[in-house]
Amino acid sequence: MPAKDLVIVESPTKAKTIGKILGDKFTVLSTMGHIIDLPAKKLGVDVEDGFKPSYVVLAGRKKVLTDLKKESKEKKTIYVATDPDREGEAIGWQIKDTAFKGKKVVRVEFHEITPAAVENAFKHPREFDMKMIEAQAGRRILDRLVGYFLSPLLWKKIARGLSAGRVQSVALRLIVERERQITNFIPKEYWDIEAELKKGDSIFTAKLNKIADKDADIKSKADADNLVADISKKQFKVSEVKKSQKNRYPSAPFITSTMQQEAFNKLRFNAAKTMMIAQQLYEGIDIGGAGQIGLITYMRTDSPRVAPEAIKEVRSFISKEFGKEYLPDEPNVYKVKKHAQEAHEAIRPTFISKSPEGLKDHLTPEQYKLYCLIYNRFMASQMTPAKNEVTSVTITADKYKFNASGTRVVFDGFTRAYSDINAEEEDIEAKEKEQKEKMLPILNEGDILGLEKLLPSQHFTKPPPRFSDSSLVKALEEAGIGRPSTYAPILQTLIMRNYVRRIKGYFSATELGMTVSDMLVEYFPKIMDIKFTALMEEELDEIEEGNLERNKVLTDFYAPFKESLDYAQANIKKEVVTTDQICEKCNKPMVIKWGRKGKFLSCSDYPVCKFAKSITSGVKCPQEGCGGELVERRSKRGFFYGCSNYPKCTFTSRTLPE
DNA sequence: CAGTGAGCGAGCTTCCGCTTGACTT
Repeated sequence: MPAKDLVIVESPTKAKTIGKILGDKFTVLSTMGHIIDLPAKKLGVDVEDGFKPSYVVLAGRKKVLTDLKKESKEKKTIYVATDPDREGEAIGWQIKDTAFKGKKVVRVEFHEITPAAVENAFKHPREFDMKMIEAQAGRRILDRLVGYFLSPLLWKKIARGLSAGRVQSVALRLIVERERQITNFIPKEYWDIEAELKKGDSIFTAKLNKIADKDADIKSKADADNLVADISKKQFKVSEVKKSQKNRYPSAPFITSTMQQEAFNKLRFNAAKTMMIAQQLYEGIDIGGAGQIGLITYMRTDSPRVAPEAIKEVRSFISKEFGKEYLPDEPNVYKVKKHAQEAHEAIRPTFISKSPEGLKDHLTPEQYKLYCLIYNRFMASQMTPAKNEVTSVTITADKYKFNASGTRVVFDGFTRAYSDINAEEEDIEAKEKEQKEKMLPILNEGDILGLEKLLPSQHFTKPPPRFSDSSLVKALEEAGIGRPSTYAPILQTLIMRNYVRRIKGYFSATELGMTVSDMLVEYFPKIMDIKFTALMEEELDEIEEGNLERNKVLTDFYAPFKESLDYAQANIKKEVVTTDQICEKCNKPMVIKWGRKGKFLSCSDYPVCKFAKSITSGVKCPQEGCGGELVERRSKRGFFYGCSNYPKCTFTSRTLPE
């Protein structure tokens, strides 16, 4: 048997698929991500010696490395087919450097896993891109410097076990700032006046918009009542009817961030859950005897691009299923976000012939729901726009101007496959209103209308809503912060550090989160600037272009950073939170301290007085005859409330009962 | 997804980004 060639990819599922495409002349193995990295327990960067990193084989990855070495022994050529992006280039290079010394190693690159793309890649191997690898190292070292210098500062000044980083700390800042906006928000009263108007037998509503050509701005019930009294004496007449055609275009097929947003908005799945279910769909489901079949393309992607084969397939499907008028003349093409790395294509079904309904029996209800979303969104993305006729009517009653508008669907287009209306709870009210406004009788300029009723209604301005998984991922992605593989873990970290709480899907900042964020913003405004990552990305691009040295970037960053760090070390007072509780042993005030398992009360005279006790919430234990109070506890899985009489009383709850 | 835990301050924690299992005492 002739010697086989070896192919290296990152994901084991990808290895299987590629193995099928390449046939049995190739052995395909996966690295499962990085194998080499900076050491976990120390900085691992020699700042004095040109920021020299000392990479080590990651704990638990030694076996993968020995397996790769062993497999490579009798192979003629090794094809490194790790992802074609910054991290993939680095992963591939590090493996070549540690496992395949002296072997013939080439780099191949494909951006979609189709036979054509893979075969073409193997016909045109290339060299490793050293500039890209330099950019990756720059990114890695900078993140290490930020994380491993800022975190210990927090341990020293606030509490043990805390963390800070380029990504998580800016995410925290967003949540904290929103929290403050909400607390400081002062609701303002305002009033609307709607008129129920009649033409023939049909009744519709119009809203007061202008008074003597100025925006209607009604601040109180008295004002509204006066206006109602005056308006009710006037005659209502249609003064203008405007009709316009509006096209509504479908959204791009999913990338990781948009999938997480829609899964939250429509299915109420959080980001981590969405990714877990997507992973199951990607790895494949056993469909009655046919073995494992991957149902979707890779779920961690930043590109909406679609393989030409898949475009062809979906176009013929649309034309057959819905008819020619639902198929655009040319395939729809969607814009790529700035700084996207485009290693993978969009998240789409691998076979458009596998409809969600046909697979329903083989999927869990949650898999089915997410698959529907992915399948229909992709289908819609290659369909024609929906056409609406929008009518907007102005109705004049003396100096008062009322508006009404109606929408008529002329052609449903892509909405046949996918509705892009959000199911966010906040929107339900708005949607109902929209529905009501949609139905207008035929109105012509000059029509005199009957006034049925004037309806004044009181409203208050509302603070911005708290961030959800959906809106936070959106905000981060728009700022270029984080990557498809990290959006969900970032949220997890903020919760585990007790910086934020997720309550019914919405994030609120804790006291600790605010303290940490405020301190970092004050002493490290540059790193806490939402634009910091985007600026870093610009510089990494320059490194990749060969216009900038990695060490120039690191030096320019580190010098002022070190200065801020020294200043912070010297000037921040250790945060001591005193309470109004008095020590039972020595009558000195108690302070809040952080141990391995969260907050506790300690005598301020520690270590002279060693008295300590738990912080109670002030809420009685609901267990009958217990009489204890609920106490915040921390376990490996997160925070919960337990009874202060533990272990006598074992009551637990995730939230504080009312 | 439900269930999570008792002494805390001593040496320890920590970053972002890539990828999945889950060994043993």
